[in-house]
Amino acid sequence: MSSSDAQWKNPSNYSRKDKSLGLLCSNFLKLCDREGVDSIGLDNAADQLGVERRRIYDIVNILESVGVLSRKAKNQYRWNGYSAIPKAIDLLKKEGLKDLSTVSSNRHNVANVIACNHSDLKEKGEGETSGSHKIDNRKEKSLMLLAQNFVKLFHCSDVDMISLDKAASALLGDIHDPMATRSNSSKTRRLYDIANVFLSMNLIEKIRSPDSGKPAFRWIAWKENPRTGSPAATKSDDSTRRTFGAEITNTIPKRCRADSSSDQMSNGQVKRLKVAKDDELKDKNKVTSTEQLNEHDTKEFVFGPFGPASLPKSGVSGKENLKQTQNWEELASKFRPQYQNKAASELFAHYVEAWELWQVEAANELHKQHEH
DNA sequence: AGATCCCGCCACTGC
DNA sequence: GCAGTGGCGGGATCT
Repeated sequence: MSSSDAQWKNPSNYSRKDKSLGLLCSNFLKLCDREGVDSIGLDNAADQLGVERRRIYDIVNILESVGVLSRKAKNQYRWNGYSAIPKAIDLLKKEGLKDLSTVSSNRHNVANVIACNHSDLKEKGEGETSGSHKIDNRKEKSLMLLAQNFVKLFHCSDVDMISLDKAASALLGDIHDPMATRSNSSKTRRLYDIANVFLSMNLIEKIRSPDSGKPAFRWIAWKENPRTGSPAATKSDDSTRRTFGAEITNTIPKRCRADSSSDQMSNGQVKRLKVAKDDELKDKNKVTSTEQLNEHDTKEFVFGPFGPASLPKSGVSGKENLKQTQNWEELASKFRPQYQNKAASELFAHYVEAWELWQVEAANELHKQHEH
């Protein structure tokens, strides 16, 4: 152990939260989402984030599943930005629905159909070589595919919320596999990884199931309303601004990390607040099409979750909107976190500023509508 | 106690 | 053979 590890010796100072995949993902995204960044080197990223390369593989695989990154070459990934997410989700949805339509789902539930139909693997015949079977088997179990199927679960079925162990059993590729039970717990572990990355991007939220009281997850971004076919949420979100707690961390020294729970908690509060806001939007603001979202470039996403991209264009009563705004303000003041960390305070100030700016714009828009 | 998930071993892939 | 990749599950930590 090197002398620099001495500070990590005390077990009471270790907090696994500081090393979570979600936090690492936020930091990774922060690294990527910068002016002029087009290509990401894994070595470089691992160095800058101070983590082992293995962790970066986890993250890029999951990010790739929603289109944010795409593999360019060995060790090299292209940064596509958050604007690529709606398109990727749309594609996954189409793929999932296609799978559903090609397979009789009498005996299978939706998830099993999704899990059993991987468009890129489907063609494999009975007479294949054992080698190709091995590769397919490996691909089938890949984190990326699991992440994509997890997304499909929300977008191709009526599933509103699902616990990870349920999702794991639902997404088991071969429902006749006698080893299914064993691999289920492993898949649940992987789903936790995926969920943490999606959480850090605010694609999903964690809730308590009203029935069982057990933890479950719900998709909250760009989810189309199955009845109207219109997107229910416009989470033009920038997860990089969610990393309160300051510096790019997830440093290699293990276990005995100094606790930073106060910042972590504040972070959670902000997230909850944001979700509350977006939930309101979700119900009332159903006008922005996926195509419109696709047109947003990364710059608009930088504006953060309270940006004008969510501004109602029509069909929402102005009064209604104003009332919403006031509710959000109430929530904001109620949950305003007390940061002890300077960087975090500044970051939160940025949010507040963006939010206030948006309010002014919203008010102006409202004014214009009234004049008409 | 059950939920969560970090960590790193080691098998596999491609050159 | 070697570097890159990533499945996997033990066991530590959190709730």
